[in-house]
Amino acid sequence: MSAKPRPTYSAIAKAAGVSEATVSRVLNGDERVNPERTAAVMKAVEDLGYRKNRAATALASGRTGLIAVVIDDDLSIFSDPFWGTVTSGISRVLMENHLQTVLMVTSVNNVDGPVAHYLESREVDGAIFFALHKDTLVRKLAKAGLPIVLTGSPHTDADLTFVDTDNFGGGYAATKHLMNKGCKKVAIITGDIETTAGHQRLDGYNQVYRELGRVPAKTLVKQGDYSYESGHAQMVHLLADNPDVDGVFACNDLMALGAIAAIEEAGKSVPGDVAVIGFDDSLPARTSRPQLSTVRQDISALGEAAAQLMIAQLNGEPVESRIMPIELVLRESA
Amino acid sequence: MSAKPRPTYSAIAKAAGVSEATVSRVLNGDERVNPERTAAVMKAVEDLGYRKNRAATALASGRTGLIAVVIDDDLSIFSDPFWGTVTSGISRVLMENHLQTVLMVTSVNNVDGPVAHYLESREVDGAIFFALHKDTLVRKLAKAGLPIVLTGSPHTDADLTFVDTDNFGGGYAATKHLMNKGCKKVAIITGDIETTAGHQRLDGYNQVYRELGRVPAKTLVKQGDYSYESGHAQMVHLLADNPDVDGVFACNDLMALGAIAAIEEAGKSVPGDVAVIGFDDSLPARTSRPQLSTVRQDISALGEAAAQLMIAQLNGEPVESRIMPIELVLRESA
DNA sequence: TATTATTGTGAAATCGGTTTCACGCCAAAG
DNA sequence: CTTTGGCGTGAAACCGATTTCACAATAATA
Repeated sequence: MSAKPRPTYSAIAKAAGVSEATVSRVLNGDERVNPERTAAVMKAVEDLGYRKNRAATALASGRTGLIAVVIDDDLSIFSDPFWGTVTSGISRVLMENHLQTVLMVTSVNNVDGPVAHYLESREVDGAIFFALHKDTLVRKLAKAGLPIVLTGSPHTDADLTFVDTDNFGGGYAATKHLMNKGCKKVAIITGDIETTAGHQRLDGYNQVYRELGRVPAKTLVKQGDYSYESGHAQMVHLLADNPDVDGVFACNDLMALGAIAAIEEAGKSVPGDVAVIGFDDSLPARTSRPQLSTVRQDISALGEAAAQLMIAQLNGEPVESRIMPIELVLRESA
Repeated sequence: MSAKPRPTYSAIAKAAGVSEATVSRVLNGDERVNPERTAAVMKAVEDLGYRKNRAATALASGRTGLIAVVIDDDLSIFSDPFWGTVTSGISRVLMENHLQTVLMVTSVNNVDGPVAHYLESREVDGAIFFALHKDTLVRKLAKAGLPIVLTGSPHTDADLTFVDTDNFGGGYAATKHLMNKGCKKVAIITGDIETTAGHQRLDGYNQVYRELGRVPAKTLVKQGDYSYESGHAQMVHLLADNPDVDGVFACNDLMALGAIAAIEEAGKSVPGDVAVIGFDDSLPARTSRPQLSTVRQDISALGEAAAQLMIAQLNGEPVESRIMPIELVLRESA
C-alpha cells in the first residue's frame, strides 16, 4: 500500500550501471555517450517509468519550462473569443515542445506590480504579451534579457519580436471591395486609434482613397471603440453628416452590427442602400441577419506563430516578426 | 556592469545575523520565532529586495505553486467566450493567493496522454477541469490524491468537488416564465444530452410541466448540439410537428438565434407568435434583433468559486461543491 | 616510440530553499 | 535542589537534477 517513491537519477544510474552524470547526458541528448550505455539508460528509464522532476530541473538548469501569456485585463476577454482562440493556439504549440503556458490576466501597465516581479524573477523562460497600450514594461523586460513575443504590433520602433494580423491589408481589402462594388462614398468607423491595429486599419482605408487620387471627407471618418454601442452611435452621426453614404468599413464586427442596426433604424437597407464590412469574422458575423461580410484572420495561426517565435528565441535561433495574412469573407452585407 | 546575483537565504541570514533555518521560518510564517529576529529578517529581506526562487522552493517543499486549468479541446473554446471568462476569473483569484495558472488545452479523454502524465508527476499542486464527457482520468487523479475541482457537474456520484451553474434552476425559470406569459405549448431544444448541464436544463423544463400536472409531448422535445445550425434545424422540425407551438426554451443562445431565424423564415414573429428564451446571455443575445431573453449566469463568479474551492483544498479545509445562482434576463424575444 | 589531443566517464560541487534533529536554555514539577 | 518538559535556534541533511572538473583510455602527431 505504500506509494512507491518515484525513481530518480540515482535509481536509473544503478539500473543501467552508469553514473548519474551519464544519465543526465543521455536524457539531455548529449551526442557523445557510448551508444550501448545510451541504450541501457533508455531501457532503465522505460522500465522504471521514469519522468524528470521539473522543479529539480529548473533549479539546476535555470530553465523552468514555463512561458507566460500575459493578457491585459483591459482587453475585453470577457466578451471576445479572440483571445481565447489565440491562447489556445499558443498553448498547443508550446505543449508540443514540452513547455507549459502560464496564464496571467492583469493590468500590464504597472511596471512595478506583481506580474512585473514575477517575470523579472525569471520564474518563466519567456513571455508572450497580448496587444498593449504601453510597452514600457515589455521593453524593460526585453532589455533584461527575457525572451518576449508580442501579439499585435508594438508602438515604438524598438526591435521587439511580434506577430500581427495584416491590419493594413485588411482595411485596404475591405475598402477596396466596397469601391469595386460601386460605392461612391465609403466611410470608416475606426476602433481605438491609440492601438496600432486600429491605426493600421485606418491607414489601409486611406490608401484606397489615395490610389484613386481622392481624399476621404473628414466626416466620413468616425472614431468608435470596438463596442456595439459605439458602432451604432457613430453610424447615426455618419448618416446625419452624409445622407448619401453608401459603404461603411467598420473596424470590427461588433461595430458593424451596431452600424447595421442604425442604418435599418434610419429606414435604409443593407446592403441595398449601404454596404457594410466588418473585421474579425466573429461568431455574430455568421449568425446575424443580414450575415456580415468581414475580414477574417486566422486567429489560431496567430497564436501558433507567436509560440513558434518564442521557441525559436529560446533556441537562440534568429527570429523575424511575422504579419499574418487576412482573407475577405463576403456574405450578405456587402 | 555585472548583473549582481539575486540575494539568497545565505545573504539574508548574514545580514540579519541569524541562521538560514530561521530565515525560512520567518518567511513561512512560523509563529515561534523571536519577534526581534523576525523583524531583523524582514528588514534584511526588504533592504536586499529579496524574492524566493520558485524552483528551489518547489524542489524542497514539493509544492510548485502552480494550478493547472485543463480544457478539453472538444469544447468550443474557439467560438465561445464562456471559457475565457471562467479562466480569467480563476486566474485572478489564484494570483491573489500567489498561485499561477497553467493552461492546458488538450484532449482530456486520454487517460495515458501527456496531460495525464504531467498531472500525475505532480508538476502542479492541483487541477481545475472544465466540463468533460468522461471523468475517468479525473477520478484516477483524485484517487491519487491530487486536489481537483470540476467546473460543471460530474457524471458519476463520486464525491468530486465541483462548481456549476444552476442549470436545473435556469431551465425551470425559463420555462416557467414562458408558461406565466401565457404560452400553452412550450417546446425545448436541448443541448448535448450527454453532458450533465444539458440534462439538467431539460430536467428543469420537465419539472415545470410536472408541477402543472402535465407532460410535454414528445415532439416538443428536440435535441440540438449547441450550434446555431442545430437550433435552426430543430426549430424547423418543431414547427412541422407542432404548428401551434408558442414558446421555445433553447438551451443556449446560439440555438435560440437559430430558432428565431427559422421561426421568422416560416413567416411567424418573435415574440408575437412564438416566444423564445436562450441560455448564457452571450454577446449575440444582446446584439441580435429581436434582443434575446435569456438565462444569465455569472461566469466570472463561477471561475472565482472554482479557484476558491481549490485553495480551500490546498489548505486542507473542508470543501463543499457549489451551485451558482442564475438570473432570468428579459429582453424582447420573450 | 614518445608526446600531445581527443573523447568518454564518474565523483563531487552546485542550484536555493525546507526540514529534521540535537542542543542549550529556562520554567514548572517533583 | 534536581528532574522533566518545552521552546527557540542553528548545523546539517535533503530535495533531484545539471555541470564542472579531473582522470583515464584512446587516437593523432611528431
